[in-house]
Amino acid sequence: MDQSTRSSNSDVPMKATVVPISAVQLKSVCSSCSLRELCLPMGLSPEDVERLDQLVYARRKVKRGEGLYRAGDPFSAIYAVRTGFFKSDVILEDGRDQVTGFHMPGEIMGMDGIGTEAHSCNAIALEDSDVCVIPFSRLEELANEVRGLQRQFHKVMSREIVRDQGVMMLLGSMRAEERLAAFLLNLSQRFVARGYSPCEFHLRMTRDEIGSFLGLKLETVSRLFSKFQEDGLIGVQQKHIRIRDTVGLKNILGQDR
Amino acid sequence: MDQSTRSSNSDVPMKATVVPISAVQLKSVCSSCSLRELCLPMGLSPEDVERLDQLVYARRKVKRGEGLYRAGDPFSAIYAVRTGFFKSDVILEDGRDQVTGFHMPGEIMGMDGIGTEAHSCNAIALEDSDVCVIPFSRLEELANEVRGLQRQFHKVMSREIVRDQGVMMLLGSMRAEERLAAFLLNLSQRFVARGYSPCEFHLRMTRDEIGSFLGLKLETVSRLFSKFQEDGLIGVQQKHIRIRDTVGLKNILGQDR
DNA sequence: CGGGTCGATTGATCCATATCAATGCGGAGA
DNA sequence: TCTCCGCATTGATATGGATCAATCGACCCG
Repeated sequence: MDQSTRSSNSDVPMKATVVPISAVQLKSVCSSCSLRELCLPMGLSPEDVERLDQLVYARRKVKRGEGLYRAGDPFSAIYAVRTGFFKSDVILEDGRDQVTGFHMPGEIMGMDGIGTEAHSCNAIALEDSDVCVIPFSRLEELANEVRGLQRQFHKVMSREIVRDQGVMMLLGSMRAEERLAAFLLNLSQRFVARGYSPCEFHLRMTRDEIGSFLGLKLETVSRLFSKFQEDGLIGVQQKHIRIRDTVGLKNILGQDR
Repeated sequence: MDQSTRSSNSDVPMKATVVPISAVQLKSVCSSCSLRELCLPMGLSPEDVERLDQLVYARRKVKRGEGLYRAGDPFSAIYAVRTGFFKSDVILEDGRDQVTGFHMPGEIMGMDGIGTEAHSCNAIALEDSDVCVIPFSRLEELANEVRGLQRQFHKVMSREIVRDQGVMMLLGSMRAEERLAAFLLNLSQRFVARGYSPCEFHLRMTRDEIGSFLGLKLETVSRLFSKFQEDGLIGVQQKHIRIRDTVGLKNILGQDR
């Protein structure tokens, strides 16, 4: 719903029926993308960003509930979210699943597939979404020519590793309240970086998905939302969240109870 | 104690007193390293491995309990464990800490530092250890020339991301028993790959460190070791572990209780 | 506009793991 | 060889979050 404000004017409205695919794939250049300061081009010189343009030649639309890729799919590209919202999850044989992350515009997905040439998790769109397809072998080639790109790509992967460490910290040593507070603060931060309000946003995922990510049951997540609301820290109405007391939320972190 | 069996004959015994540092740093080449099939050179052609030799020019000894790097240290190199054993951990202001991984010979450490040019976690030796120092800017340079190296380095980073997903799964959706069983099986596998016995090994870390990694308290870890022993799955004597029933351990995984 | 469905909320109870506490054991150093 | 100290074990009890269950509410579709 609010994604429309981010898209470039050449974008086709979501509701449009059939559009020639070429029309969608034609104009997709990093140099004019509003997300370039958050995404792969971050920190590159304008000239280098233009060289990236030749790489990111395709876009792909993914409808809500559909997968961008699934565990086991052969790996060929990484993806930059342009509009929309994704989750990644890993599913065990016995059906249990673990959400390993949520992804918003400007973030890179799919790097899990490089090591084994097959994806190790599922990437599911939580709303109708749009990604830039970055063919990996071409990325590696271009990284050889464009020094800044090589460095930048390494940084992106490294930050993913650091992010994962943070999630381990969350899951391994925080109490339920702390996990949810940290989660909300993290979302808020990422929304701000994208020009949205830091204190008011729409959750794209269900309580169950939040719970899976945080290692909690959905009932616990729901109760904590209610508790935070009673304590005046946030306002909750279904998926709409308003952060009323950022400091209060931060204080939950690290206090023994 | 059992590490001696792996080292090349040019290695100085651990107990030797003072050895000229140059002697230690001189011979450190991937092409003759017994770990080359597990480490960064994995899958590279012999010629490419020789080019790696010029990169990995220094070794560094780290005594038990000392840090290879600490959170906040400026980033300049990644490291390949040659001998010994490390843990990585992240420490919060309030003192809580989370062990994010254990590292054995052939594994690469330090990639967390690339993104911000500073390390985000501590790497502590759990026994007297020895690492190859891989200056990162040189690695990036060489990766431009040696195509296989670039690819291989990306794979190493990607595998780290996938490993982290596995830990999230562990912490987020497994019960205590499952976590410990998965941990033991994982260690076993990694020891086998290094030519050690799959069913008998020495834990280098304390119960507290295992607990921190698995999101459990040390008492819980201890009780579970005892329980597994009673059930005939393993033999435990302090840090010495013998796996008696691999299938039984695997069966713990994924069963609802 | 009304019925159905999926997700969210809330309450009552249970249980896995934490916490608190005491004892034991093995290796290092005198 | 003795002693000390850090780590491990084991027991008793407490509790945070899970589980089970019921109701509610919003949105979608006909």
